[in-house]
Amino acid sequence: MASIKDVAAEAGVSVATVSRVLNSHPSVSPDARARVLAAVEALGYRPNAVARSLRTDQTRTLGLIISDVLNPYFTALARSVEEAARALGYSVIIGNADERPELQDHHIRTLLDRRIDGLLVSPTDGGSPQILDAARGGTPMVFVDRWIPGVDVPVVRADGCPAVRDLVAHLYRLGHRRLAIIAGPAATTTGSERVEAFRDALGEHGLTLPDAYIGQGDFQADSGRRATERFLALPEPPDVVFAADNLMALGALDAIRAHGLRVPQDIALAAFDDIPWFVHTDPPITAIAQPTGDLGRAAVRALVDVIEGRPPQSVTLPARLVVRRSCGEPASYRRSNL
Amino acid sequence: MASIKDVAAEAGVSVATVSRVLNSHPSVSPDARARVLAAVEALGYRPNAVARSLRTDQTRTLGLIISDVLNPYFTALARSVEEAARALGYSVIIGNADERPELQDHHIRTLLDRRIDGLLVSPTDGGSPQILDAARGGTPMVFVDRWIPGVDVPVVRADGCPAVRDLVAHLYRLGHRRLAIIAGPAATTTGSERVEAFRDALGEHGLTLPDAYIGQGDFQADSGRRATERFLALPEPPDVVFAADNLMALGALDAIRAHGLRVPQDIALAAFDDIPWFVHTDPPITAIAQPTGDLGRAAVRALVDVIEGRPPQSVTLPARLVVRRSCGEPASYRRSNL
DNA sequence: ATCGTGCGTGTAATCGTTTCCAACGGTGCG
DNA sequence: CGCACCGTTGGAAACGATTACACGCACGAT
Repeated sequence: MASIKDVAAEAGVSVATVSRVLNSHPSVSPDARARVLAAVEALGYRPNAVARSLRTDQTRTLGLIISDVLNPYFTALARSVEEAARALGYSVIIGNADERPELQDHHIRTLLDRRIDGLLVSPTDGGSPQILDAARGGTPMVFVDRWIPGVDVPVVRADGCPAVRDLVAHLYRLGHRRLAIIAGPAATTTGSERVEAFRDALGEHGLTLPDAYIGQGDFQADSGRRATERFLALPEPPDVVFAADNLMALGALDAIRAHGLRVPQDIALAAFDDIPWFVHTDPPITAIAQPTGDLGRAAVRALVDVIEGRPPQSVTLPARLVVRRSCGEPASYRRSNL
Repeated sequence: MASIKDVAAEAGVSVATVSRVLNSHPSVSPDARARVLAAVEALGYRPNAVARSLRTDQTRTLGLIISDVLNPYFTALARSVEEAARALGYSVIIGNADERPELQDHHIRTLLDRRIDGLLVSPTDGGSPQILDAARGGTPMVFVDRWIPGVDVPVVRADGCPAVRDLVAHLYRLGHRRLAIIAGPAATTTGSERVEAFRDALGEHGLTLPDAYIGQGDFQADSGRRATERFLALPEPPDVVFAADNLMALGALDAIRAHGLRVPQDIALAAFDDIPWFVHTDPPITAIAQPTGDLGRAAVRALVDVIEGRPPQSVTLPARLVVRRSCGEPASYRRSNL
C-alpha cells in the first residue's frame, strides 16, 4: 500500500508538502498542490490512520459500551450515536457487554489500549475498577442511560418518573390494585430507579409495593420468565406485571402464555422501553418510550465537548407513556394509540 | 500515560528487554523478567496498540459491515461474530450500512484507513467499486449472508432453498394457492435468491408466481407495508404473503391490520429470518430460521484463515422452517411449535 | 544596493513499538 | 590456549505520518 513517501516521490516534492496539502495547510503553492493531488489520485493513496494517530495522539474514534446488542433499545441507541458521531467526523467502536461486568471490563481495556478519544458507557454494574480508573485517569467519558453514582462524569439519560406516574395512574384507573414489577439488577441505576419511581407512584394512590411483588431480573428475557412464574405461583398473584425492560417483558409474556392466561383479561402487562414489535404482539403492549435518537445525539455532543475541552452538560430527557391494550382497554384510549 | 521507555527506566533495563518480556520472547532472564513485570505493575503500564500496529502492520481487528443494525437478524450475527473473533484474539468494528450503498462505502473506506486485518461484508448492493477495489487490492475478505457474484471471495451463508420448499409445501397443504412474496432489492443476492427459490418451489406444485405477486421491498418495514397494500388492492389479492425478511414482515402485518384483516383467516403470513418476537406476535409467525450463531463463527474462521494464509473455505449452512400459526393451523402442527 | 518580510519548501525529530544486529561474559571442546 | 557457541542484553533502525525550524527566494521599503 502506497505511503506518503511514494506520493512525495511521484509528485516530486517532500513528504512535508504532501502532508500539508492533505491537511489543507494554507502555505502551499497551487502548483505543488495540484501535483500532489494528481499523485494521490494516480497511486490511490489513502493516509494511514494508524500512523497519523500515533503522531497526533488522537484517533477520532469514540468507544461505546452497551449492555446488550440483542436489546433493541440499545441498538437504536447505538445507531443514533454512530450517526451523530459520524456527522462530527468521529467513528465509533461498539463494545457489547452482554450484561457481564468482566466482558465490559475487557472491552474498556481494549478500547483504551486503542487510544480511543472518548468513551460512552452504559455501565453493567455499580462501578468496576476499570471504569473508575479510566474516569480518574482522565479519559473523556460520558454515561448514557445508566450511570454510576459518585463518579464525576456527565450523564445523559431519560427521566422515567413522570411516565411511570402516568402508567400507574392509567393502571389505577383501569381498576388494577395489585401491581408487581420485574426489576433490573440493583447494581444498575435503571435497575433500582425504576422500582423507586414505581413505588412512589403507587404511594400516590395509597398503594404499596410488597417485596413479593418485586421480581429480581437481569434485563434478559429468561429472568422475566422466571420472575413472572414466581408471581403466578403466589397465593395472591398480582394483576399487573410491569417489566423494567423490553426483553423481560418478552419473558413475562412467555410465562403468562405458558400458564394459559390471557393478557389483559387475566393479568395486565406493561414494559419500560418501547420497540416496534410491541405494536404487533398479542396484545399490543403498553410501554414507556425513551427518546433514543435524542439520547444518542446528546451523549455524543456531551462527549465531544469533554474531548475538545468545552464544559460538558449532563442531560435528562423525558420518557413518555404509550398506551396500548395490554393493561385493559378504557373507552377513551381505544382508538387513539394502536 | 506511561510508555515502554518509562517501564524500561523503572526496571533498569532497555526498551528491547521490556518488549521481549511483554511478547514472551524466550531469551530473557528470570531476573529481568521479574523486574519488568514489577515495573509494569507499578506504573500501570498498558502497551499502546496504535504504535504496535504501526510497527507490526497488523491491528488484530476485523471489520464487519452489516446492512442494518436495527434488524435483529444482523445484530444476532454481529454478536456471534464478535464472540468468535474475541476467542481468537481479534476485536471487531461494526459498520452499519443502513442499506445505503454510500454509507457502506464510507465504512469500508474508514475501516481500510484504520488498517483492519480483514473484512466481513454483507453487501448492500451488487458491487460498489469500493468493495471490488478492496477485494482486488488483497484485503482479506469474506462475504457473509449476502455476496457478490463473480468476485473471488469466500462466502458464508445459509441455503434457504430446502426450507422455502418446506414452507411452500406447508402452505399448499393448508390449501393456499395464491402465494405472493415481498422481495428484497434485486441488487442483493438474498433479494433475488429468495424469489427464485420461492418460484421454483411453487413450480413443484404446479403453481406460478405472477409479477403482480412479487412486491419490491428494500428489507425495511415501510417497504413491506407498501408492498402489502399493493397486494391487497389487487382485484384478486394473494392468500399468502411471504416476506423476505423480518422487518418487511412487520410492515406487512401493519398493513394487514390497517385493512382490518385477520391473519391467518383472511390472509396468511410467513417470513424469512426468525426472531424471538415472532413467538408473541398476533398470531405467532411461521418463519425460516437461519443458524446465525454458526454463520458468525464460520465467517470468522474463514476470514482468519485468509488472514493467516490458510486456504479459506466457503460455507453453506441449512436454514430450517419453523411452523407457527400465521399460515393456518393444521392439527399435526398445533401442539409442537409454539 | 540593502534590509526585512513573508511565502513556499525541505530536513529532521518525534510519536511508541518491534526486531535485527552486535556485543558481552561464560562455557565446553578440540 | 583458542575458538565457537550460547543465553542475555542493549543500541538503533524501522513503521508512516505531523510539524518545528531553517532556508532560499522574490518583493517592497528605505
